[in-house]
Amino acid sequence: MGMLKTQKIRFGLCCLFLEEDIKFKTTTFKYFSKLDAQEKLEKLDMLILHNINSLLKAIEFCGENHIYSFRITSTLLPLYTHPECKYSIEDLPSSARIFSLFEKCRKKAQKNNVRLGFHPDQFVVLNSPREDVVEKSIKDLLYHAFLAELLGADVINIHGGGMYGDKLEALKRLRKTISKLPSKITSRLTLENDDKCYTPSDLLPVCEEFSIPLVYDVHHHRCLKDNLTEEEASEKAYETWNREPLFHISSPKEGWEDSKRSRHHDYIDLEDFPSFWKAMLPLTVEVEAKAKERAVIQLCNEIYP
DNA sequence: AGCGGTCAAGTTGAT
DNA sequence: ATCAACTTGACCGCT
Repeated sequence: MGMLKTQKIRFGLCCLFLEEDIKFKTTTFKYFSKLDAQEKLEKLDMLILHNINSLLKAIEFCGENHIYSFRITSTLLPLYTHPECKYSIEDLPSSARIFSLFEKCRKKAQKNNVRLGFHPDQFVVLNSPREDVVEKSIKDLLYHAFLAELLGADVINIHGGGMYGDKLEALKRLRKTISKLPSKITSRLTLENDDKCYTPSDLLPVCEEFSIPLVYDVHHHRCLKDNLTEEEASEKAYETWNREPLFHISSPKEGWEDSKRSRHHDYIDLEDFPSFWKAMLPLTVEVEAKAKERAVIQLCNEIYP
């Protein structure tokens, strides 16, 4: 006689904490360059040990607070992709301990049912006309794939890129670059509609062609509309997933009329949450809000009182 | 301890 | 022309 398990949306936290004392450290290349070889390795060792211990705490906190998805900061390994700062974890004094902590994080996330993902930053642009930019972007994605493999993360989410005055040409370049990516990347890569260039309608054909899931961001869709309603876009995005779909929610800081409406508010206004998502299960919804874990917990309590 | 200037990288749109 | 915004202020050096 099993109790019927009520299925709920999996709410996700992005990268940082507001009140909880869990922090991630980084450094700057300029400061780092001033150190000698020995100091460099010690500095990286210290930062990375700190960061992976923080990640472990983050996964524990999420599991204990019904936050079943966590986006990991891209600077978990500081300066790892900097062109003039090549290092491997194997070079570090604590490399064995670091690898064992990665494994610990992966197991803890699995045990606590915390889904892990990445959102590489704005410098990853697969459709730039500049070859060097595309090349660096692919290197950055390989770095994320390396981390994702170690941690058991199934999402590396990016935007379509820029338009360069010719959206169709830019989309062609996006297709061309994606077609050349290794499966290490494409097995986790997702595309997200943004607030300035690419709508769900623009990206869905690319997603379908390459079996790349679409992360539907309803806030961005409200900033940059296409021919699809929120329901239609949600359903079409949902169908691109071969695993649990992932959507984004956020509220505008200064209201929908403001020209700066794409800025994020501290919390999610329940009015902004598409209520029909509650029937689209299973589903992960990442909460993009300045109040971080407080905002996720508040939204979860409002949706499932 | 507190605070201001600075930080690798791309692209867009507001001012 | 400059600059904020983007998933996110954090860090260092000076007072």
